[in-house]
Amino acid sequence: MQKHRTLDIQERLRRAGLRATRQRIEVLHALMSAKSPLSVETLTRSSSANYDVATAYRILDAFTDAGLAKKVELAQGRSFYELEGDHHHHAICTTCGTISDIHACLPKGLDEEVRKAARFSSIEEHTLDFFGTCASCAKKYV
Amino acid sequence: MQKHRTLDIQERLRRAGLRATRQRIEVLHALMSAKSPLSVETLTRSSSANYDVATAYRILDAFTDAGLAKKVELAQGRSFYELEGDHHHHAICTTCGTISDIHACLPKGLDEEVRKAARFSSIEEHTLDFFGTCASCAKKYV
DNA sequence: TTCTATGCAAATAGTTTGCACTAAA
DNA sequence: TTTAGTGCAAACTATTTGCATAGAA
Repeated sequence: MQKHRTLDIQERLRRAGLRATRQRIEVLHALMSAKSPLSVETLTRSSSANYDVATAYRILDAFTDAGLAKKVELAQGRSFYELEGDHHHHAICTTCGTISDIHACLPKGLDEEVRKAARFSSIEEHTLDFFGTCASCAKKYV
Repeated sequence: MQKHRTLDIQERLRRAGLRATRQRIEVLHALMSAKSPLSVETLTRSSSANYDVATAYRILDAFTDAGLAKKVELAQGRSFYELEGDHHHHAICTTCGTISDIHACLPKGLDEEVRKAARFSSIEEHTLDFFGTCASCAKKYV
């Protein structure tokens, strides 16, 4: 269960220039253990989590500024967060809401093509999300 | 200014199975005239618009159900809407928030590739958004 | 005339903020 | 000891809902 050692996490926080508080360690541990983006609700409602929602938002903001985490905009009116660093995309089941990480790639050069088309000075990143029905929902509702 | 005739809009509403009220005509006209997704705020604050926000939300919901419009999730805590029908993507300036429609395409077959990777039963759609700095913002902040 | 859509106000839900207190460094 | 982080409660903002009335068909 304890996939990531607390000492490593503390180290990671300090290297990011952040104080290693119990709450931050919990949040970072949760993000590191997650296989897909986590909502603030999921984060704070977890049995092991023991901190205020306001704290969660402040921590996630700090993580985002420090380049540790990243906000994912998928469902309206609810923010999800994931670790920063490993570029990937998402597949969202429109029935149950499950999000899966996808490691498919966009063709090189598309960013540049878009930059020209939009007359942008630069393109820093892109998001690519797929919406459909996951296997288990397809089984349930035939 | 009056790019789309009211009669045509009424007709379009009725064909979608919706009553043609003044408010719906206004909303549909605005969406048809827009070159990029509109926020509810933009829609209701427009000088010509004259209807309640609650009405705007109900209309946009009805339009979405009827397949006339589509909600776009780009910025957290604020919904944008655009006409349904013409598949495209967006380039968002992270400085000024301007959204441009982009008609670049994803390689065929990517949906299917992703469907397999995610073990989904089907992929109905995808969103692809690019974030960067638009030309005019790049000029301003050198 | 009938039934749906709208306006207004009140209710929600997610997120943010002020402030006194706790804890990391 | 100093300074930043946290909890709690109150404040906000976007969105939704209830209900009486207006208006489309």
